[in-house]
Amino acid sequence: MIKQETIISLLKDQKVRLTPARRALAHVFDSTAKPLSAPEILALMEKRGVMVNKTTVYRDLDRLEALGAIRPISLGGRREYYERVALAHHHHLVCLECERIEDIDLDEREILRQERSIGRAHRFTILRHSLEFFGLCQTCAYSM
Amino acid sequence: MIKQETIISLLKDQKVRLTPARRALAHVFDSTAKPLSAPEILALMEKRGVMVNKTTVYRDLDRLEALGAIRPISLGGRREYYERVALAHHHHLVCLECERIEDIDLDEREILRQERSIGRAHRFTILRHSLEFFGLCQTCAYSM
DNA sequence: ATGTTAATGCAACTAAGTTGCATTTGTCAA
DNA sequence: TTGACAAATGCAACTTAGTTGCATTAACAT
Repeated sequence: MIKQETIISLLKDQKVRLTPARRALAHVFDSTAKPLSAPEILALMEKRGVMVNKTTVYRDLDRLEALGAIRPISLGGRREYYERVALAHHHHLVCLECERIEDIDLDEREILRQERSIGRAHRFTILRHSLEFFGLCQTCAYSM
Repeated sequence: MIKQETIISLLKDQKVRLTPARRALAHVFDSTAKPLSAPEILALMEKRGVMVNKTTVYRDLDRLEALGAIRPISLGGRREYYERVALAHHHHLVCLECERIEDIDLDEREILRQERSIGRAHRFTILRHSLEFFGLCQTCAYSM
């Protein structure tokens, strides 16, 4: 999987039909580094006056995921979040109060070492992991 | 929070009204170490002939969580899972194919060290983290 | 310019969880 | 042991997140 500069350019290269809905979706991901959920994306599009049906958003998210342009991440709660694959794999810090999400970069060597040994011990082919931290951001911590 | 032998005994100690629904819920957690979701608990209770309304299950899960008897864990998907707090904090290995969940025990020192430094750097009060591994169990890996 | 096939919109559906409110029931004090 | 009363429950209706089937529309290779 070649890392493209933008999702739009990846769609072109992969000969995926470039519809208005997909342009809008690609633009949303190309213009933010934040993890986004389908309801958030729908709201964003509506705010910008782009009317796209939610079914289309869900289907195009699946498509972008299949193309390797975005990846799903679980941040607790019932929504699935997605972020651009082009961003290096990293982890998240989630405020339990206001849902603010911050990206964090950490040294994964230790985790990857453990991942390998767990895979061996449990006879699992481990494909990915998720490491997320939950707590209170400064603002919310003060206002409690 | 004192770790009780069973959730039932914790409810007694905390002077929480011991209703049939709570006994049943406590029993479910006291008799398994597996993470359980509300729909799974409902199904289990029904199979055992204990009729409890789903509203009650959700409310009692919140209660048990507030009492520190169980903790929520996110395993991807749209269901929230819970497991007994009395079990030492640990992590999970989830098969993406058959949803089999295995507990794993790993050396957390490195993660906790990073947790502290992230908290400082981002000015977050980190309360907990979740580290889950996803992949294919031996059975599913072979049958693909 | 057009035919083919993929993409879209819509409505209806499912699953998981929540809320308001009337009724029932544990528990404590008398 | 028995009430009183707050707490817990059940029920129905609702919300949120996501899915499915199907008829219509539109991208794009030719």
